[in-house]
Amino acid sequence: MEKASASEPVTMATLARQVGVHISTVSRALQEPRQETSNRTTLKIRSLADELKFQPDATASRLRKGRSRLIGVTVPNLTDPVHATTYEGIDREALSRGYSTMVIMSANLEDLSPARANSLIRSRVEGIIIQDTFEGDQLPASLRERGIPYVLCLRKGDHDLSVAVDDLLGGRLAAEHLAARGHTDVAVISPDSSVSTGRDRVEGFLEGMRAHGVQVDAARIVPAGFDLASGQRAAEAILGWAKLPTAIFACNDLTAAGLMFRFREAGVEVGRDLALIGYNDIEIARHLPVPLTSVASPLQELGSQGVDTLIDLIEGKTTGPVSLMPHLIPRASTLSWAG
Amino acid sequence: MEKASASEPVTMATLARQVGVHISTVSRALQEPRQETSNRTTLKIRSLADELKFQPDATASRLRKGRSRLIGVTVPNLTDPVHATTYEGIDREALSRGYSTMVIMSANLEDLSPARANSLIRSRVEGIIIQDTFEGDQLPASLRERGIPYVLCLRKGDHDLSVAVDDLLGGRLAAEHLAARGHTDVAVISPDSSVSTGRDRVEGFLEGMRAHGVQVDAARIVPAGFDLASGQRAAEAILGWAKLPTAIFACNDLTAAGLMFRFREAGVEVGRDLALIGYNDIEIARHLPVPLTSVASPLQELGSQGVDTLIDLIEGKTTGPVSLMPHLIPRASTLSWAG
DNA sequence: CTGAAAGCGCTTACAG
DNA sequence: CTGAAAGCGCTTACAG
Repeated sequence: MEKASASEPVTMATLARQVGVHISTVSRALQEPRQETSNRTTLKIRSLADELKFQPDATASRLRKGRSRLIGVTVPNLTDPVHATTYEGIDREALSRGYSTMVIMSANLEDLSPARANSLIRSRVEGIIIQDTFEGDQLPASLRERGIPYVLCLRKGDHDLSVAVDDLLGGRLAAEHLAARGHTDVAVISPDSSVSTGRDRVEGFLEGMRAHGVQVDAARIVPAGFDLASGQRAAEAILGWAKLPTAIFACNDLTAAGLMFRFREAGVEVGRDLALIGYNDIEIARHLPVPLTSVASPLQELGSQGVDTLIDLIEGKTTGPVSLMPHLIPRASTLSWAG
Repeated sequence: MEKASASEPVTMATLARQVGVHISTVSRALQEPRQETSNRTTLKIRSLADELKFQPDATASRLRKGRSRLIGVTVPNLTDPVHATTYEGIDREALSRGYSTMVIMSANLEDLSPARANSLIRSRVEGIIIQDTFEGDQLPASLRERGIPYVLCLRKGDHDLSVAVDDLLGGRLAAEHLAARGHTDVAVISPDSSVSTGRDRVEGFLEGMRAHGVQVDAARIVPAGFDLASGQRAAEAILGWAKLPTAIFACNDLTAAGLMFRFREAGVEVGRDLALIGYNDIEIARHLPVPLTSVASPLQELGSQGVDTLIDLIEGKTTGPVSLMPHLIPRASTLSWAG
C-alpha cells in the first residue's frame, strides 16, 4: 500500500560512482553470461549490484545493441484454450532461447488491419509470430515489405512460412476412423471458413470420406464458430433434419461439447445414438460426460517450433515450413455406436 | 517466405534528411496526439512518414522520456479462462489508457520467487499487476521496497492494495442459496488454500451456513485444485462417503464440471440427486449438461479496474482497494433438487 | 516556427 | 584489465 519514497533509480553510473570505477567497467563486470572470475573489482561491482538490486535498463541496452531480444505474438484472444496453449508454448521456448514475448490480442483492437502489429514494430520486436491470420489478411505482406521476419503459427496462409498442424491429415484421420466403423451418413461442422484450420479440416475430412466411397452431401455441412454456443446452435439445426446423421465431425472440441450437451437435452446420446469427433484434444475433451474422440494437436510443441523457426529467420538461417502430425485419440463418443 | 533485403531502417534522421529539416523538427511534427495544422513542413514530414511507413522507435522514446507506458502483468497461466479473461480486461483497459501490457506466465518459470518480475523491471514497466500472488509471496514486499507501483488483482494479499471480487460475499451467496433450499448436509470443495480466492470462498460459505444454523463438518471439506481433473478426483472421494451430501459448493466452475461429469458416470445426477454450485460463471457453466448455478465474477471489469487503480498509483493519485460484487446465477444444478 | 545541443542508460571499439 | 569517448534514436528546454 505504502509506496517507498522514489529514491534515485540505480543505474550503472550509481554503481560506478560508489565503487570508484568507470561506468564501462561496471558494464563489463555485469555482462551476461557472467564469467567466473577472481577479479576483485568485478566481484565488488557484482556484490554491490546485488545489494542494491540493480536491474540493467533493457531499454537502453536494446537501443545501444540494436537488438531487442523481443518476439511479438498476435493472437485473436486468449480465452480460447487453443490459442492460450499455443502461446504458452511460444513463451516457454522464447524464454529458454533468451527472448521475451509481447502479445497482442486482436479481439481488443478496433480493426484487424496490418496496423495490429504497429505497437510491436514500435517496440522493435525482432520478429513476429502471427497466430491470428485469416483469409485476406494484409499483415503478412506488410511485414514482408518491411523486412520484418515473421512466421504464421497454428493457422496457415497462402504464401507464408508457417508452422502448423497438418489439418488436412487431421480431417482424414477423422474420416478414416468413422469410415472404418461403417458410417456413411455423416455431417461436418465447419468452423469459420476464413481461417485455414477450419477449411483444411473440412477438406481433409471430405476427401477421406470420398476415399472410402462416401460423398458428403453439401446440405450436411453446417457452418459454426469455435465455441460452445455455436455447437449448440449447430445441434439445434441438425435436430431439425428429417434424418439424423450417424456421425458428426466437429472440427473443434468446444463446438463438439456444445453439440453433445444440446443433443443430450433432446434425448440423443452421443456415443450410443450418434458418433462425434472433436479436434485439438483440449483438456475438457477427455472429461466430458461422454469422453470425446478427438484429433490431438501438439499445441505446445507447435508454439515452440514456431519460435525456433522464427529465430532461425532472425538469425538468417534457412528454414522451411513445419508441419506437425496430429493423431486421433479414440474415446467413447465414437466407440459405442451400435451401427 | 522471402525476406525483403533489410534496407536501412527508417529513423527520424532519414526523414529529416529527405525533407531537409532538422531532426528535432521531425520529432515535433510527429508528436502524438497530432495537432491539426496547415504548416507545410509539418505536413510534408507527416506524409513522408506515412509513405515510408515510419514507426518511431519506442525504445528510444522511452529512454529519453523516462516513461515506458508499459504495464507488467504476472499470471500463473493463461489456459485457465479465469486468468485469461482477467488479463483480456487488463489489456483492453490499458490500451484505451495509452499503455501496453507485458505478461509473465509464472508456470513457464523455474521458480516463483520475487525474481519473476525481474524481466518486467528490466523493461522498466511503470507498474505491475500481480494476478498470481499466493500465501507467502515475496514479490509484493520486494516491489514495495523498490518503489515500484503494483496492484494485486483477482487474488488478495494481507498488506497490499488489491482489486478483487468479494469472495467472502460470494461464498455467503452460495450458502444462502443452499440454505434457502433446505440443505443442511453440505460439502465444500476447497481449492488451493494458499490463494486468497480459495480461502475466502470457503470461509464465506461456512460463515453463511453457520448464520443459518448449519455447521459444516470438517470432514466434508475436500481439498482440490482449480481444474476439471481435480473435480473428478473430489467426486471420487465423495462417492466413497457413507452418505452423500445433499449439496456441494465447488468454489470453481471447472472443478464443478469435473464433479458433475464424474457423478453422472456413477449414476448420481446433479440437480436431481445433489445440488451443485460453481464459481466465476465462465462460459462453460451455462452450457453444461446440467446448467450450473454459479457465483458470477465480473472478471473483465476486475481487470479494467485493476489497470485504473494502478494508473492512479503511477500518477501519484490516492486510491484504495476495490471490491467488486459477485452475484449468484441460479440454474438447474441447484433448482431441481427434490429436497 | 526551426535549429543546435544535450542527454536518457547503456555498450563497445579503441587506447593505454 | 580499465578509462574515455562515441553513439543507439529519440525528446526537449533553449536560442534565434
